[in-house]
Amino acid sequence: MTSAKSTDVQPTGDPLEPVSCGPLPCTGGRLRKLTRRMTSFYEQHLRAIGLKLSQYSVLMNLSTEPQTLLQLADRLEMDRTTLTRSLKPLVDQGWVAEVAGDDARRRLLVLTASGHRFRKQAQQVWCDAQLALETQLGRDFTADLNAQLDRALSQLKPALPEEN
Amino acid sequence: MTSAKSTDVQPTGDPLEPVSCGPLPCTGGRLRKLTRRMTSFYEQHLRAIGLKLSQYSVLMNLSTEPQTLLQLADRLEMDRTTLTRSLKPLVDQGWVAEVAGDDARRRLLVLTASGHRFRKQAQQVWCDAQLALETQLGRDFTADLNAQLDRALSQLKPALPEEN
DNA sequence: AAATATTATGTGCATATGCACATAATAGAT
DNA sequence: ATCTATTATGTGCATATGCACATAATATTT
Repeated sequence: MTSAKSTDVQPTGDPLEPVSCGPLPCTGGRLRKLTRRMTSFYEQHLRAIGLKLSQYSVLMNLSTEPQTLLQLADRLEMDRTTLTRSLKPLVDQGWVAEVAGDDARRRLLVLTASGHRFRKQAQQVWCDAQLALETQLGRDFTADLNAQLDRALSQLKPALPEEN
Repeated sequence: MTSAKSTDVQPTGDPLEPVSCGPLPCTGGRLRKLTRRMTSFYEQHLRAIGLKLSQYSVLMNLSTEPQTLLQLADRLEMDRTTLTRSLKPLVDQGWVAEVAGDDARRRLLVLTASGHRFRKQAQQVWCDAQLALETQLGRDFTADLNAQLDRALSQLKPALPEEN
């Protein structure tokens, strides 16, 4: 062993290099577990109208204005290709349509008339689910949780794709 | 307008039937978004050893003792059938093996020797990721977030499957 | 105008998620 | 011993997630 002066009494761990890592809880694991339960909770309600939670968020985010795939993906912060496939059942149901944009590359996604009607209905159901959730978790706790999630989102920015 | 006395100034909403539901934030949506980012964060680290976060949690939860599929699914609180398929790449890699139990129905899942070695390596990498996360979010905030997630988990119990 | 870069999108692959349905083995009831 | 219920698991389907690769159209450079 090297000599240890009184200012050097922690030979096994530099406090800035915080110990070896036994008891650290996995934040990601917790989050994934809670997300499974939470999604299940919402979808118990949404099942009545045959909608997934992710589809609901697509309908809501399309309800204000037509957007291209990339714009919508950015807004939802979903992978572009995930969104492509999530849209398919909505297009098949006739709730979302693709119209040509001024640029032949991009197609604008728009809510159809029946899409707007369905979105209203879905919003009612979602609202019931959200209220049920807040009843179960408690108003104040839900608000706190939302705030924590927002704060985490603002501090954990998405990784930039590597430049190739 | 109808007359309003000083004790009756909220004609549009019964406070116990909390208004119509315009501005409620979607807790589930936030959670899903954060989970995507968080998973991505961990997997940027885990990619070095070609492991998904969910696979890591399987390895960790198998490291103490052999279990049947159902036991492991309960512990991880994952859908049984999701776990079946998550295990396949781990079995293919030779990290997990299935051995016959005393009952011909159940097979015990066990970590192989190389599985144990790999799990140790994976734990190092995971630990780096967790520390990086805590650095980015702040120690105290991460601890708070973990606590909030735990509390939400304890209050939002999984739905019981319907009796048929 | 031609070559090159960027933009917008699609498809294939691997895994994640959970529901519905199917099967095999054991346990319990008659 | 046989019928029935329960337990443990698998498979098919639909969607979610994101990476790698491919293509078409527009923009930029030379």
